[in-house]
Amino acid sequence: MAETTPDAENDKCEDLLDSLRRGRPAAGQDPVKRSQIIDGARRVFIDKGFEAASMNDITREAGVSKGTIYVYFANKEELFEALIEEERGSIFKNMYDLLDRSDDLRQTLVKFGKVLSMKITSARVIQAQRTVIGASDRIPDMGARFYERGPKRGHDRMVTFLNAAIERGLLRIDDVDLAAYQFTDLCLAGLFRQCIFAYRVKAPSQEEIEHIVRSGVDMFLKAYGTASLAEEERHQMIALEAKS
Amino acid sequence: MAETTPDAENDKCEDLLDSLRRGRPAAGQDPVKRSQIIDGARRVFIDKGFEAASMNDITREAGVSKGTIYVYFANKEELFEALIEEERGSIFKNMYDLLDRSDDLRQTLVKFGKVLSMKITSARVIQAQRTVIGASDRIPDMGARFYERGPKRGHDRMVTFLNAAIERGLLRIDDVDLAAYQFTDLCLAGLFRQCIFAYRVKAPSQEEIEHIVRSGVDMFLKAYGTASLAEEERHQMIALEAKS
Amino acid sequence: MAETTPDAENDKCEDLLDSLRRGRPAAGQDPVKRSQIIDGARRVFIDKGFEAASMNDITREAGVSKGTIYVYFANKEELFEALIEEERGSIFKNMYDLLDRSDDLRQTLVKFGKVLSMKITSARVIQAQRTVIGASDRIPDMGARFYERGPKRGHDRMVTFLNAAIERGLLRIDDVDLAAYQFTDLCLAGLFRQCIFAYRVKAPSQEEIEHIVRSGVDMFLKAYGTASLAEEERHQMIALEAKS
Amino acid sequence: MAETTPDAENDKCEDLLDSLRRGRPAAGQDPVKRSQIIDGARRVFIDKGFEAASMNDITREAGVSKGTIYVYFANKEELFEALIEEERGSIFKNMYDLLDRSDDLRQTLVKFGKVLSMKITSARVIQAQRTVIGASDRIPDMGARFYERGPKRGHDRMVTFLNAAIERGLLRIDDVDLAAYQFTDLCLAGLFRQCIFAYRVKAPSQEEIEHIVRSGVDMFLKAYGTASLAEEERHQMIALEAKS
DNA sequence: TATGAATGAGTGTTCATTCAT
DNA sequence: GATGAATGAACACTCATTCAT
Repeated sequence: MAETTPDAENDKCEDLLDSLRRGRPAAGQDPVKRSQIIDGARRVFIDKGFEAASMNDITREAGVSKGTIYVYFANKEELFEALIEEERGSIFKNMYDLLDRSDDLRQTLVKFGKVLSMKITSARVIQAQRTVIGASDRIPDMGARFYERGPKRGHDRMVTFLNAAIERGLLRIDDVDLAAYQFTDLCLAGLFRQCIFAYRVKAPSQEEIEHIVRSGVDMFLKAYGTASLAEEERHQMIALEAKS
Repeated sequence: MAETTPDAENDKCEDLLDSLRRGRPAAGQDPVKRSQIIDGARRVFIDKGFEAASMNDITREAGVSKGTIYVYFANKEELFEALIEEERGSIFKNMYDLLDRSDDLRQTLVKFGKVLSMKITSARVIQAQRTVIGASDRIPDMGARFYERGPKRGHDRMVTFLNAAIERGLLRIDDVDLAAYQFTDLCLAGLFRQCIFAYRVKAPSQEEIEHIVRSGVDMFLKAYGTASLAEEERHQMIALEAKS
Repeated sequence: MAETTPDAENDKCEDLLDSLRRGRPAAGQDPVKRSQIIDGARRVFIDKGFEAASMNDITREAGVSKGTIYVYFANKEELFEALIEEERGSIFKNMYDLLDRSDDLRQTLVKFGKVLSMKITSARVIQAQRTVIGASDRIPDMGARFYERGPKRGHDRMVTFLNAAIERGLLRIDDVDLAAYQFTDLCLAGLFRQCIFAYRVKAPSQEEIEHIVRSGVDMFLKAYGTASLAEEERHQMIALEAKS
Repeated sequence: MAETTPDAENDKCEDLLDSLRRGRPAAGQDPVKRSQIIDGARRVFIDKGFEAASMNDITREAGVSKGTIYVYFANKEELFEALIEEERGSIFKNMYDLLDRSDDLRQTLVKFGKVLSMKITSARVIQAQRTVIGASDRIPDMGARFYERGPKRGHDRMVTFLNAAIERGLLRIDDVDLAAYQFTDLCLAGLFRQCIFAYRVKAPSQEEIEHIVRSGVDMFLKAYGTASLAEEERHQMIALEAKS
């Protein structure tokens, strides 16, 4: 199988699996058309929210006929969920790679925290989250599925990362799971609820995020950092001063 | 009778006189009927979300006629906001009084954090927040208004509390505003998003909340507590040990 | 019976007759309240038309309760018709007295034509006529009744007047009935349809009406005037010239 | 193919191609369905008036679904206006051609006056006018638009015709505009208001119209005819007598 | 008798979904 | 397989009328 883009491959596979899983007729197999539909749907759903988006809008935006959409997706909800699935993939993909490099701990946490905070509070992602949350009541498990495949995965990566740091003797943490949540929520301190409730109408600035994340990392390391982390950081500081 | 604004007083008096005169409350003034409507609306809105809830559903659930609802509330939105207002009132009323007592700092933070966390993650409040978030796309400002009258006020109370503790020399904080957000989000670490996305289907247990809050308070005080706080806590500990 | 104002007397009589005719219960007998209702109804119906006027509007405008209106009038339509009845009376009352004076013929026709044309094209009367016409389909005979008691009566007076002029040898007319219609319609030439279709949004000016009426009277007398009329007019002219 | 506006041409072409390609007319383009809707609408609007007619009634009467009506017409008003437009087209089309032949003046006026009077007082046209008048209050300009495209155009044609007759030396008229109105209203003398108020429940007979029109034309020509018209008519009379 | 709160059928319009072409 | 015209249930909201007080 020739590797093109991982995304496209993924899609094709999922499509096939899907059609097997659901026993759908041979129709609705063209991944190009599927993408076309999802792209149109994205523009409309993000722009208007789930309820206000009309299938006609999507039809127009996607440039395919009403009937065709219903060949690929059983109904509006299924289309929406498919879109969310894709969306998440395209946004958070690769974000966690930052955690794989075994750089300086504080640096890594700050870098990662900034990216995380920026992505989660970006207008687009907030919109999508709002829509998912709003639709959660109507479509059981949609929210749960979203959380599982999104925030949950990120959390797991963070747990792994923290465990590695513990191994390296840099951190000492009783409840690593909790610590991972604390880290994430410190990076978003105040922001998430402000954004999700539309109290903030635009995404926080780079500077604001940097300020919050640095403060959060300070707090986090003051709480969980070991003596050897402090030692290491002291050395780095000295080295840095020597350079300048 | 404490004079507030003359208008409000006047209105109240006229209403009362009216209802006495006629033995029937004025249109849109009967608190029993109002409650009846809001109760029906609560069940429907919470169950289906703002958009999917129909006024007919509410009519049926509340056991009043369509027309009557429109006597009490100008439209669907106003009914929804009234419901939310009531909800918030009935849930968060008095919660912040915990911050007024100048008790032992750590104790206070833990107590308050536990109540806060418990309330915000209670099934009912989560449901209401989901509905507000979902409605935010279509009704700009509804979410913002919700945030302002709810989370924002709580945040302000927390800022005041922290400033008092700083005054007392127990805390040293650069950015009090940020610290308040950090405190709240540490108390909810991991919980809020899990609940709001329905990944958790039931509210966290007392024990879990206690664990999270204690951990958060530890972290918070490790970061912002002064030497005199430590001193004070050491004395308490000794006193406590002596007792036992 | 003490003569107060002819209008009030009329009303009282009609009310009594009404209640006898319809066998209504003793309720709804107070002519003051009846007038109050009709006055409110007038403002609302004239302002909004039959369908758009709401009984609530009328309630508010009349300053009586909903129930009271329904004591005096069986329903919206009956109220409307009662209003129209009154309206016509108050507007056209006395207008035809102009025809009773045996003045100079041309003068009389011009004077009468001007008043007629002005009244019929006045905003108020046009509104009322529009409403009657619009309601005619829904309320059988309303239009006919309106025509009979309004335009028809005026027409009859005009026929009488023309016959008198014929008697005096001033006119020679084959079909007096037709001539009366011709006179009226010449006085309104072009105006009635323009007004009733709201092509003209405001009533024609005094000057315009004068121009139209004079032209119509000229035509009318050229067609139906006798030699002796011409003679008479010649004398008048001479007399007039002599004076100046 | 005569190029009018490129856009209009384009649209027309695309529509045609579309319907050929698919063997089905484009949305809102099927003239059969359009007629079906308008026919249903005609029955309902004429029967109940604009306000009282409900889209549900029309749906039922037309035998199409609610949605389909809204594909063909944006809203109730637009449907109503389309109906009126059609109505006018089908009734008054070609009527004014009578004025294009330069026949004997009196004959032409009589012929035209008869047709005009007959059409305007026909049950169908009266009904339509009643509906428009009734709707005028709520929908400003609807009546005006009706007047402009109907009576106003007819009036303009009459003005042109009279000017031609003046040119030919047959008439002498100071105010041609007024004269045109006078002619029309003489042809309808008494009829229009009787019909529009439903005092007359059926259209006037041929004979009655003939009588009224002849009388009106007599009057009109007595007022505006020149000596040369009289001369011409005398010659015709002699010629006619000679023949018999 | 007079009141006005309550009623609920009715309004014009939208839109997810179907199915003949 | 793809299309998009047609569908009709559903929507938020109004208002003539009733009837308990």
